[in-house]
Amino acid sequence: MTQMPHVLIVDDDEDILSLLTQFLQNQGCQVAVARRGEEMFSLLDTQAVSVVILDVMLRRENGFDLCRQLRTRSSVPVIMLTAVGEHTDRVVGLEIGADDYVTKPFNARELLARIKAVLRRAEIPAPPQDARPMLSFGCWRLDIARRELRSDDNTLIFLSGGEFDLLLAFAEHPQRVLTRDMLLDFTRGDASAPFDRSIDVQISRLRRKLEADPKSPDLIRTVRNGGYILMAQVRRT
Amino acid sequence: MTQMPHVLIVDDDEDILSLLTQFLQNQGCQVAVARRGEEMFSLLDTQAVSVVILDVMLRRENGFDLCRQLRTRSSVPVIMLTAVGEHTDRVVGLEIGADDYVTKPFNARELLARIKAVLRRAEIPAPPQDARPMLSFGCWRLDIARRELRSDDNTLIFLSGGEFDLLLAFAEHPQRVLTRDMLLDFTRGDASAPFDRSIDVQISRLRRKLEADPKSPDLIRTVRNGGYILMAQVRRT
DNA sequence: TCTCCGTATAACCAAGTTTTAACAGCTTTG
DNA sequence: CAAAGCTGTTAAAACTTGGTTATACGGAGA
Repeated sequence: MTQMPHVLIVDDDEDILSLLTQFLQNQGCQVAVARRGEEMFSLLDTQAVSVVILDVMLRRENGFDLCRQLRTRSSVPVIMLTAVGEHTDRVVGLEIGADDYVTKPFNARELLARIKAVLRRAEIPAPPQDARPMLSFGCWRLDIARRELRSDDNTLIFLSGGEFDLLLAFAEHPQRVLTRDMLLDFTRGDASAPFDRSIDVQISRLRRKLEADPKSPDLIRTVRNGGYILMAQVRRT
Repeated sequence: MTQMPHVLIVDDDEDILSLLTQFLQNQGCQVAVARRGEEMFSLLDTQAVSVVILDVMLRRENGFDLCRQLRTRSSVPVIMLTAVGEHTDRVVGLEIGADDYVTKPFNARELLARIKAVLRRAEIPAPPQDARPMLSFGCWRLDIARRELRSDDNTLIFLSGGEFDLLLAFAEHPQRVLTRDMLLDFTRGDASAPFDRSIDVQISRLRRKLEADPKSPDLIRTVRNGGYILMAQVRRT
């Protein structure tokens, strides 16, 4: 969840409302509340809601009916709140088009997990993380298709085209000394022949971006009179 | 559910296997079983599976790990079977990418309802008659039917036709680099071939309207020598 | 320790790419 | 038909990139 999810809670029990609101806000959600179905619908029309939490037992309305109505006009994910023991109701809830349900009394953390799960489902699948060829080494992951470098915590490290090519050359020939000539070959298949030292500069620029301490490089070591070598093991994924 | 759903049960408890197989077949499902993760993966590779039912406690493997592995290569819906009382496990299950879980001992009818619910979600959300298909990303909502863009606080942002089309192309292919060519294809299915740079201009016009700071765009980033990419996650609503 | 020589890096610059203002041709609208 | 608005084209400006240069740095061997 990169952005703030917007949760709409529909309940007429003030205790639950304030408890949930507080909790979800602390968890970084934007929260709206509705005490009746009507209010729910008007909020849905005017706000971007990413998930609805709907109590089955409202004093004057029936959560199932609301859910069914909602389904005729929107496909926003719905999580139902049900009381314990209403076993058949559970089933009905899911058959009616709810996306999930949580039984009261519920554990707030569990509810959060459900919300996350439901939101994840609603996301448009970013290109399948699947069969994307990746090279991992140290705490880095090189996504070849996307030409992206990400660190362990998934932050994107910005690399220019040439920097990426150079790093890729290393990742494809790990733990081998690569001469400047070889590196030029790898990064510029064609015969254009820039002055050697340009590699040094690119190396320096790379190190600045991925070495913990660029002054004493750990990942890409210099081999005097030889070239450079990527120290880490590389895994294909 | 128009055709027979194809359920893959992964468990090493013969009782559960035969019970479930029988029940689900009676209910009109096609059923396959796997007794180990390996078998599961090979079945997934060779058969069209619409939902996987995965036991958390296999004798020699860990269902959570299997689920996680599965998620790295497929988005087939997964329902986990967990024993009662493993509360934290529940939460972990959902966070791991499972779509739902059922606690043992479970009621076969309930499981069927879960399967149905999960399958319904997985269907390409054929927009119900009156539903307004929306794509939300960042603090924006794109109303496809009305061709409107609204911000979180519900203000309408006026977009011209071309601007809307371009933004829609991004919203439908989030987090992917789209070349100018692709963007031309998406926005003008037909073969008219305006000069590339026209995309740049449209991008610039879009950014002026939706980037907080158009000078350092956050939402639609430039990929030098590549094209453009929508950074935000997109949800259908 | 000192020198030599290879390497590191900052700074600069040229080439190439992207951004954007301005404009012109079209289409739409009243 | 005029006015308004949309969109592609153009061109100038801004920005990026990556090679070159110059200088600093540092290790090996004398």
